[in-house]
Amino acid sequence: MFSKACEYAIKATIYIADQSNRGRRVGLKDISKQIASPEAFTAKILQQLARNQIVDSIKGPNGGFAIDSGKMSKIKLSQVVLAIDGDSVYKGCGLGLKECSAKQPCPVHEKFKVVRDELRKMLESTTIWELSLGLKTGLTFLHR
Amino acid sequence: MFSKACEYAIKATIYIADQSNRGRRVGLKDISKQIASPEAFTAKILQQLARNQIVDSIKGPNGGFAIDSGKMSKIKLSQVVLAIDGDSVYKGCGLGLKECSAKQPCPVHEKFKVVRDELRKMLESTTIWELSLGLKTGLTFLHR
DNA sequence: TAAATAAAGGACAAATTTATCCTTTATTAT
DNA sequence: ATAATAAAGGATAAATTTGTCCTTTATTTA
Repeated sequence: MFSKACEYAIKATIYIADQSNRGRRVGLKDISKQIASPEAFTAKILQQLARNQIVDSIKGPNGGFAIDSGKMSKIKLSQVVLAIDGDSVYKGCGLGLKECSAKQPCPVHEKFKVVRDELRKMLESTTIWELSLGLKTGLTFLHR
Repeated sequence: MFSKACEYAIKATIYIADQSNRGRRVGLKDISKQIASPEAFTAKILQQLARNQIVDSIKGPNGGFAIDSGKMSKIKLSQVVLAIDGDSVYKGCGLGLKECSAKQPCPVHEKFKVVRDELRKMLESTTIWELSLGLKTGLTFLHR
């Protein structure tokens, strides 16, 4: 469904959000350990997230990554996916056709539309903030 | 969502089904032309589909690929996806966790479950036969 | 039986994704 | 100012996916 890079991006964003909620800024090492991802690769992904203003990055001693508390309830899961994988997974044709529409549909168009719209609705309505709540309460997990 | 190989596999299967319905056996060249896919790569994919008994392959003059008319209404789209990409896209965790369950859920578990179950239901209930109908009536298309 | 046809399969190549390493830049604290 | 810290970024490598080429095998027809 999503690329590995995108999976890491989602996990990292949620983890940073949770830590920001607890008033903690988190470093790359901590993040990649918590989400069980390769450090240098995760760094690249965090750079993309920072460029897309999904996370804030702070250089130097006591630096790290953070997400503004007010902002995290506005950031949608779709924005993270868009930044890393693009929007084709939740907007494109299921068979990869460039020109696929109700007028000129692929064979799975109607059936797939239902699923894709459900996915899109979920991604565009779910916030990073709500996904971080489970980590706070210990009800959700980022690895295994 | 699906790999390119899987997209080609789905298109090829539907095309072969349609042609089988018209009483025609189709060759690799014809298939890859119709679904706009690289010929040799498509050959590999067709081999996988044949090994998984999704299509029949016949060697020699007047050979090609076919799907038994009785069988194509029993073959589900999920079987094609399973043969090429495996079942993780419609059964696995959205964040790629190996151990993700209601008991130990990832942060997107509940939200993603709705989408994944919808996808699974669609793939497991949709037959190759019904997907081939649109080609016959000219209402659906395999390229562009 | 021989020639022609078409898929199967092996070996290889290109492209993309995933991953690593090392240097540079920005920031903080001493 | 200097040293220490941590992210940014460039170069490169490994792994996987996608794609190509050529030989082998099975089958049909002449």
